[in-house]
Amino acid sequence: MARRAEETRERIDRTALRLFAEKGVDQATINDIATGAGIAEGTIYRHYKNKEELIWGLFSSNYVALADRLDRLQEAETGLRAKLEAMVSMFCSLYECDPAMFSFLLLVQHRQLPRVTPAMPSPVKVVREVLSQAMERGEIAPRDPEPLTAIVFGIVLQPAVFKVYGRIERPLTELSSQLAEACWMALKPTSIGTG
Amino acid sequence: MARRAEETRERIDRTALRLFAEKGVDQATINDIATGAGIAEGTIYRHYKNKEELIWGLFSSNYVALADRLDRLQEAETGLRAKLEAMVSMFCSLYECDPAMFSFLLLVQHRQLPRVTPAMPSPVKVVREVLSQAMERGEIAPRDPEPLTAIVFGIVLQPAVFKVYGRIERPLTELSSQLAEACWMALKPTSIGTG
Amino acid sequence: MARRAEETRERIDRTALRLFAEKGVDQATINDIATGAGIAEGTIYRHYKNKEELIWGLFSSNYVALADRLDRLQEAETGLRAKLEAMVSMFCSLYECDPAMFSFLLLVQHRQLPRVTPAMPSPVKVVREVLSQAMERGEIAPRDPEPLTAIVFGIVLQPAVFKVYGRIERPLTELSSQLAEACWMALKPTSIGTG
Amino acid sequence: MARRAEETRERIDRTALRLFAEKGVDQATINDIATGAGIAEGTIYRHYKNKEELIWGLFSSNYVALADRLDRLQEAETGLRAKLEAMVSMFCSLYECDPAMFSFLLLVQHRQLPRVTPAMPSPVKVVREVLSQAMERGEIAPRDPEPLTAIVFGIVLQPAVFKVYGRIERPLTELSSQLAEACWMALKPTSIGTG
DNA sequence: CATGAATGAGAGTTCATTCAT
DNA sequence: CATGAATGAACTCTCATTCAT
Repeated sequence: MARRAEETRERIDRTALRLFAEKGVDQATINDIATGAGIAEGTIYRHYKNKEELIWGLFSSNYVALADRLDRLQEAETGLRAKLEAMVSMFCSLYECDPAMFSFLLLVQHRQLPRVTPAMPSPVKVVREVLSQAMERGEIAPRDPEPLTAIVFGIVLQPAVFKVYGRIERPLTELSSQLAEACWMALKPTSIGTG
Repeated sequence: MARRAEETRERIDRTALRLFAEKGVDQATINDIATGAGIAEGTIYRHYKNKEELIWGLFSSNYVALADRLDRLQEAETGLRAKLEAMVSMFCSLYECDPAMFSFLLLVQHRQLPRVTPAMPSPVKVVREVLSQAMERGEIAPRDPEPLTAIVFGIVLQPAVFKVYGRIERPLTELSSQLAEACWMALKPTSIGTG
Repeated sequence: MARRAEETRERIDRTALRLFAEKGVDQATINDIATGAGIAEGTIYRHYKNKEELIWGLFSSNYVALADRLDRLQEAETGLRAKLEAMVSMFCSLYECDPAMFSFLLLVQHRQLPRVTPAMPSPVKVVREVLSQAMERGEIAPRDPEPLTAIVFGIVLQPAVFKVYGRIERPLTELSSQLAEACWMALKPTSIGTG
Repeated sequence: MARRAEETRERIDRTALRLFAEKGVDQATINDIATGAGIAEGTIYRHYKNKEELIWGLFSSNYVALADRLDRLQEAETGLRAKLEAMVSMFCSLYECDPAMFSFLLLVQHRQLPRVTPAMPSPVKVVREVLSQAMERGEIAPRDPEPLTAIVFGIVLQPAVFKVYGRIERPLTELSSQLAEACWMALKPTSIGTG
């Protein structure tokens, strides 16, 4: 009985994520999702209080999961270069494995980020921490880590955006090491004489 | 007579741009815009066929204008490094001068990009062309210019996104040269021994 | 077995009566009642065909029980004055003992009265009969008993309504004899020369 | 143009009042009202923010108007007896002239009374004031005016309720003086020796 | 008898758009 | 050109009710 509810919920989640990514959050209606999941509209409201909570539920769980995966990856590596490569590589393969989830996160971050509390794990926090620690270790010059974090995210996310819009045709995984290299170089600049 | 109409249209454009940036395209209603502009709802339909055309009108004009400005800037400079600095600098000061327009373009690109025809001037085309020509001149190693274009855009746009969400507090203009430097370094990697 | 079912039904009745009185019949949902009673929604439908029957069941049983109590009370007294005092006193103490039931009857009478058949015992019939008999005995002048019945009900019920809305703060029981006196006086008018 | 809007609003008000009285506030839908008024559903929302505001608008305006009429009537008379007769008479003829409005007020008072602010004119306040002043003038014995106010309202309203449910067939106007007399007598009791 | 997941009709509400003035 | 009242399709959400377990 609880089994059935769980399966229904998974169907809702999967369908909603796909439709949100395809059509946008406002354009994908509850009816679209219910039809796509093969259930009644009302059933969605047995699992989520309202549409906004459905969006938030999907966002937060995936966002936190992503942060956790990133954190485990970086911890397993030593040195900024290796950490960057691990994280960038994961991002790229994430896109290939689950492009809908990737697009979804990209799409709704603008609306959902304000709800992210400082206590929640977040990919941004993980990357900033990695950079801060690299500064402490003297791998890169000590600076405000925030712009550097933005730069790293930009280098990885924007090619993904290009991929989504068809401007880039090759699999992102093939670009993985190029992007990691770009991050590495972009971070080094004022560190001349530091390493 | 035509003077009055022109003024009305400008009021519509200015108000719509601001509200779209503030609340999002779907959340800002025709009524919001009309009220904000101090006109009647019906009046908007004297100037735009429908809401979608209003969005497209605002997007395309600003998008093309931005491309033109970028193109003029890069033409005035010699060498990739100088061109990058000029373009990045302009982006940063654009954000400071007209953050609403900047946010608007950032926000609606996902919806409007499919309507951009290959014949239209676009910031993406300008940057890609700059990179292609730098390759031809041997300034950077010849590669697929598309990922590099994405990288450059990422390095500039993502800090702007961080700025919008308050993660970065300093004016973007202060980061301008850091970002240009980051672009420059990120583009160099495999060019070792080429220059 | 039957013991358990009986207890469940009592829980349903008690919870439903309370919630109907608190929130209103339309505002209290089947889910509210089930949750409040600590049972599943479906269980309610093992005891009542549907919500309307639940309301009717609660109304009719309490309405008839009230009529029976009134009737027994008036029968035990001799003379209109004593009968009125007994009935009014009971109404007032009923409010103090079970305000939820009182409010419930007050609230749903508008919807349920049409279902009351002439054969059913009803407080209105009891009071009207008491007045009719008082006329036959010559205690009050013979008149259409219906308006008089309304007057007696008004004198008792409206203070209860005021009590429900907090306009009257003292316990109704303290007003009991004042209300009985008011009924008595209101009934006498044209009986001058009769007593 | 404003003329048309005004006429539409009057149609909404008239239709809504009638349907609310006939079917109840929860049972009468926005669609019912729109259809009954010969307009589109959306039009109602140009005149009222939502259904609750429509109900409140109808209630408060009629409630206040009723209070004002009562107050003018009682001011025109001298002495409690005459004031009561004037007010009761008005109530009764109000029922005959506009039974829908009467039923509506009777029906929704339970839901709307909590929104009535102490500053608003209200029939209850008018009657209580009349009674208080009669006490000051020594016409009736000084007592807590609240229960007496309830008694007066009960004597007048309950016959109206009986009328609505068909228990009383004669026009209320014919009962007017009987009800006023009943009020008068019900108020006198403990005043023996005072007049 | 009890459960609780699922249902789906129907409610209130929004809002881009039209059109007579 | 400008108005603003009216529109109605489309949406989100509620909730009494059913039924397999």
